Amino acid sequence: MNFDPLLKYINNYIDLTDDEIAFLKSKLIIRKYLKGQYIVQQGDICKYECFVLKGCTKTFYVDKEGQEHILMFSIEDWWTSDMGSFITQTPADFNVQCLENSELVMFSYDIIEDLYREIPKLERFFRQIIERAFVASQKRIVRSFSLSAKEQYLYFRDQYPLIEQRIPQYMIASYLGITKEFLSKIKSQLILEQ
Amino acid sequence: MNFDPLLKYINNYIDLTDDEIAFLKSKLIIRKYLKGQYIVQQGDICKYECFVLKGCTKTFYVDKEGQEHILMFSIEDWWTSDMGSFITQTPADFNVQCLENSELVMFSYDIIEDLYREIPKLERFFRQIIERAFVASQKRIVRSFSLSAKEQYLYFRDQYPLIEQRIPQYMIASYLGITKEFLSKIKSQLILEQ
DNA sequence: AATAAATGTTAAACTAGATTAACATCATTT
DNA sequence: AAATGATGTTAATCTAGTTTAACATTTATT
Repeated sequence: MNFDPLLKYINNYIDLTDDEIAFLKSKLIIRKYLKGQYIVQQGDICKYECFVLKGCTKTFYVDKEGQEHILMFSIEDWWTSDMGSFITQTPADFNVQCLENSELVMFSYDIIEDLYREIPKLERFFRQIIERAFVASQKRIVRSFSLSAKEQYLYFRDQYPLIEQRIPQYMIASYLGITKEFLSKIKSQLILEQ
Repeated sequence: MNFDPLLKYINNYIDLTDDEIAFLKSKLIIRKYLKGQYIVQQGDICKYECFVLKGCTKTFYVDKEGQEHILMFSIEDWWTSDMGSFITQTPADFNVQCLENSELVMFSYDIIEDLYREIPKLERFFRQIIERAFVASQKRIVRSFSLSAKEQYLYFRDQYPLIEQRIPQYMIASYLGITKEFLSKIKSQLILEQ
C-alpha cells in the first residue's frame, strides 16, 4: 500500500503536515483492477475520483448508434472519474475501463467532504488541479476546431509519446475523433513524407 | 455599483457573513465596457476573472490561417476570462470581446489570493464552479464527437435560446465549428421539415 | 431618403474524412 | 503448429461540410 506517488503529486500544490498526511491516508483506499475491468459504468453513479498509481485507463462514451468515443486516457500520476456524475451524484455519461492491470487511489464521495473539513488546504489543491483540467479541456476544443486530423495526431504523438506506445492504434483514432482506417492512412502518408 | 447578482450567485454555493461580504466588495471593482471593446487580448496576460452583471461577451481564438473560432458566449450571471492565462500568468490564447455594452465584476489576480486567505470558503466556491465548467467543457467535446452539425445546432438552440436571439448567426456558426453558409443551409432545411 | 456596412442566402464545385469490404499481420490459446 | 481473435492496412465509393462567388436583406449613418 504505497501512497507515495500521490503524496508527491499533492506536494507540488500544497504542504501537508504529518498529521494531515496520516488523516488523509486513513480515509483513502488503494484498489487493484485487472485489465478489462470497469471503474465506472455509463448509467451508474460515480462514487470515486481516482488517482492512477500504476496502469492505464480509458474514459469513453457509447453513443446512440453504439459507437465508442474515447475522451481521455489516464496513466500514472493522472486522475480519472466521471466528474459530472461524481459532483452531482447522478448517472454517469462515461465508462472508465482499465487497459492494463491497474492500481488506483480511490477518493470516495462519502469521505471527500470530511477531507475538505479536516484539511481545508485540500479544497485549494483540488481547485488548482480542476482549473488545469478545465484549461486542458478547452485547449482540446480549440485543437479540434483549428487542426486537421493529421495535425491533431501529430500533436497527440508529440504530447503523449508514452501513451501512444501503450495503446492500440484504433483507440487513438477514437480519441482523435476519426476512424481507424483514416488514422492508418495518415500514418502511411507520414511515412512517405519523411 | 450593484454587486447583488454576484452575491446572489455566490449564495447558491456558500454562505457569507456580512463582514465577509464587505471584505469581498472592498476588493472587487465593477467595470463598464462598450460594445466592441476587448476585456482580454490574445498574447496579453489575463489579469482578471470576470462575472457578467450585464451584457454579453464572446471568447474566441484566431488561428494561424486568420480564422476566428468562438469558444464561448457569456451573458448575465456567467463567468468569462482566459483561465489558462490567468492561472499561469502567461500570454493568453484567447480574446474576450464585448458584443454589447457590458458591466463586469473584475476579480483581479493581485487580490484573489488575499480573498482565498481571508475567506477560505471562496476556495470552495471557485472549486465548485470550475468543476461545473470542466464538466460542461467535456460534454461539449462529447457533442462534437457524436452529433451532426444539425443536431449540435438544435442542442444549442434548445439550451441557450436567450443567447441565440442576442447574437448574429455567423457567430453561432463559428461557435458550432461550422461555416455560416452551412448553418444557413441547416436552418432552411429545418424550415422545410416542419 | 440614400448610401454604406453588416448580416444572411443560395447554389455549384470541391475535399477531408467516413464507410464498406477484403485482406494482412500479430498475439494467444489449444 | 494450427487455429482463433484482435489489431492494422489498402482501396473504392460515398457524404457531410467547405469554398467560392454572386446576390438579398437588414441595420446604421449621413
